[in-house]
Amino acid sequence: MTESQIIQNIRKHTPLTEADATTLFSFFTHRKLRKNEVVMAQGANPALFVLIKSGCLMTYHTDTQHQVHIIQFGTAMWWTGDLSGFTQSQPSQYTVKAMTPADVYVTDLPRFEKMMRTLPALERYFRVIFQNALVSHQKRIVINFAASAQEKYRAFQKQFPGLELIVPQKYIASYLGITPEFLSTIRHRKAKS
Amino acid sequence: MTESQIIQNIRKHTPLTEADATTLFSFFTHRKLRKNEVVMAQGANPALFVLIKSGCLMTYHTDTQHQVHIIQFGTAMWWTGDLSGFTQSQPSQYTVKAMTPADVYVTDLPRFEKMMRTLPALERYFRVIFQNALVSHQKRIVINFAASAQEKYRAFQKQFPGLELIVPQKYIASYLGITPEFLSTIRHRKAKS
DNA sequence: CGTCTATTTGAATGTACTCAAAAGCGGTGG
DNA sequence: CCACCGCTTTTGAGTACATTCAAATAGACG
Repeated sequence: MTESQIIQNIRKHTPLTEADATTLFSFFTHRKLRKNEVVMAQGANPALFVLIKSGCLMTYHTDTQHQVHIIQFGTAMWWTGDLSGFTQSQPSQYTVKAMTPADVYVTDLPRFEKMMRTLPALERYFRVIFQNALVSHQKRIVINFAASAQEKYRAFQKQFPGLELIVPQKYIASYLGITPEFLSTIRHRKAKS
Repeated sequence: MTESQIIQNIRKHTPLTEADATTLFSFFTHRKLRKNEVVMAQGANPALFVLIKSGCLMTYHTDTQHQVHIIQFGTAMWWTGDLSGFTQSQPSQYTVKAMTPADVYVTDLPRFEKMMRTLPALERYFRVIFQNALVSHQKRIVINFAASAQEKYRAFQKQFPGLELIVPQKYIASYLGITPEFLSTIRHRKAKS
């Protein structure tokens, strides 16, 4: 994804002049990531906000018992990070790591706020982005209640086609909230039916 | 909560003139609800967006097997409804019902969009509202993975103190994603320890 | 080729569910 | 004020889905 494609995406939701478009990237740091490289580690202060230009990243939390919980997978044009820590200028609760080689844009709260004051048209863009994210999170909550592990796995395959080939299964298991062992038996069952 | 208190709340996030403040309410319909009265039924077309002025409401989805899943409880100054249906002008997937006598403000997408064009300062307000909602939904997803039913129940009590006294336990069970029977046994265990 | 990590497989266990029935509670009418 | 009705909550027995632990196998990468 190129910078101009990113701008096109933003323009779907809010108007942006050519000047705005170039200004926008000045509020971000561009980083190239190797596979398994970490953009932001848990505990990093302050928490960052990340726009994925290309590649596949995952965001996860490690709890006090060293268990990993995958919050989300993200690909091009997704925003990720620890929104809670970011907005409150607190350390990140989550780690963001590249699953494949990736390009990202990174910012912190002072720069983000300056961007919002400079380009108020972005308020609308982020309003819509967060609104859509909220909808998908609500759906994820409902499906986690209603569905069996088997159904959750199928829903995952449908939502992220091809991601299985990139991401180790133990992480998919974590995203679905089940153990890797049980995901393995489910997949075996699936092959039979 | 009075209209002027609502405006004060919105002003915490974005500036609003006196004129704006009076205009704002013209985009909503005010409704008084009795206990158990439904603001918006599942299937209602189009889906509505609801601001709670006072009282306690719940939003839930009924699946094809007549199972009820509580999406959220809300009190004064909370926004609720079916955001997905609302933004896509589709029928509501959720029902919104008053648990106590309540006052609400209701709007539909055409009026909401007109409001956003008339009062663009609200883009920022909703950006922040959705951002905060997103954070709490993320936390709910993580806790549902990590925690046992017992821990989820404790977290619920902490997040909504006193709500247990208002809401029948079977709905709390549904919100937590467990059966009412199991919630009952958990509460019994809790009394012992 | 060897090492390290991921996946598979299986047995034993546990958490939470289903079904059923009894007890509690709140409202309503006699 | 009491008695009844419907709904909610409790209790218990049996069951199922998913977990834990352990060990074997397969894959990835230097």
